[in-house]
Amino acid sequence: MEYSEAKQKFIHAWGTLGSNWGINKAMAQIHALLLLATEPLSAEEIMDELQMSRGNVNMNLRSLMDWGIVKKEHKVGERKEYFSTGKDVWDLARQVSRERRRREIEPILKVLEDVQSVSGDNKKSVAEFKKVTSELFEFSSKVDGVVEKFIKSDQNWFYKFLMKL
Amino acid sequence: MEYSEAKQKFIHAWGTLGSNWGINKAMAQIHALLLLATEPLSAEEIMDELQMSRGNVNMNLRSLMDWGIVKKEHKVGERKEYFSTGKDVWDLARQVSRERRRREIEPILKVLEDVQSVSGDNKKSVAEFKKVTSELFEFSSKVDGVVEKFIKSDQNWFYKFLMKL
DNA sequence: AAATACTTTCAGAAATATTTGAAAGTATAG
DNA sequence: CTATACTTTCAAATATTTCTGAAAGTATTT
Repeated sequence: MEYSEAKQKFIHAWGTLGSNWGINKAMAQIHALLLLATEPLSAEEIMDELQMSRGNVNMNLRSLMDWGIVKKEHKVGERKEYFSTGKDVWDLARQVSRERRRREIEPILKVLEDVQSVSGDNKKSVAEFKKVTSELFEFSSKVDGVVEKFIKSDQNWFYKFLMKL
Repeated sequence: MEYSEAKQKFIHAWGTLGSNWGINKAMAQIHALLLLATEPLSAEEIMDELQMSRGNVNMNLRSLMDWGIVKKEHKVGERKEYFSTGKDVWDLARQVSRERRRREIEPILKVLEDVQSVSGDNKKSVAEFKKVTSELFEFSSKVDGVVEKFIKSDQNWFYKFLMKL
């Protein structure tokens, strides 16, 4: 398969994967492009390769930096900004886990905790509510624990852990 | 907190969580409602509670059944159909993992495998492409393995596994 | 076989998310 | 200070997703 075809295929697949998991497709595609790049890219280069507007590229690069997976770089003697992403897959997974934990797991845990104080006339419904939400809370806390462990661990731990399974 | 308020809060949070993970909000909310219900609900009851159209409820119930997390039931002597969801959180997690594996992990693994046959003039780019995609492939395969294990395991295994961490 | 009680479908409407591009902003160089 | 080379912003346009509701479909009862 020709390089350009493979590249297109990968960028497309990465974008689709992102979409399915609630991540802006453009953002995922920019990330894919940076993953494949042999050196940092300028906004202009990204615009050209992905056929996106300047505004869109800028906005999504900012999001990627918010997620902590893209860094801004400056080449000496150049005014333009360049962008790069870490190539370590494991680091990437950790970083994404960290952010999703903060943005999604923690808020839902908070809600599940809050609603534990439920009360009402319909005893059966209230009992069911408490049962379901407390089980969800416990399960989510455990998942949260695993994710936290994963985030704080080093790559070695992770591969050892995979071995044990 | 009053039952109705807690219920609203939970349904809302579940819907938001779903959205963030690429799941239709209505679908997640219907699921939340069924989780809290003390007995199977009819389409009409869901429409009323969630203020959704018949078509929307019907469509999303179908999706939930496709995901294997909602079942259709019939009450004796009644023509209407009723719907229920399993209340076991762990089962739910397994089922969702199973489906996402099939729908997302497997396709991306296939793409990553396909593009390994890349070739081209630009040696450096091709080398980088192979390096990144093969590492992604290996990582994803490992994740796939963990998910598979999780899906096939029983609840007991899972809790033991959590302990070990 | 017609009426009844339901479920399903789907074209169009509405809502939401994404993208554009031009104007405004910022920093450096001359 | 002004021009230049860039980046950022954001209102409007576009694209995508979701939702509605009425019509069509299906199964049961009379």
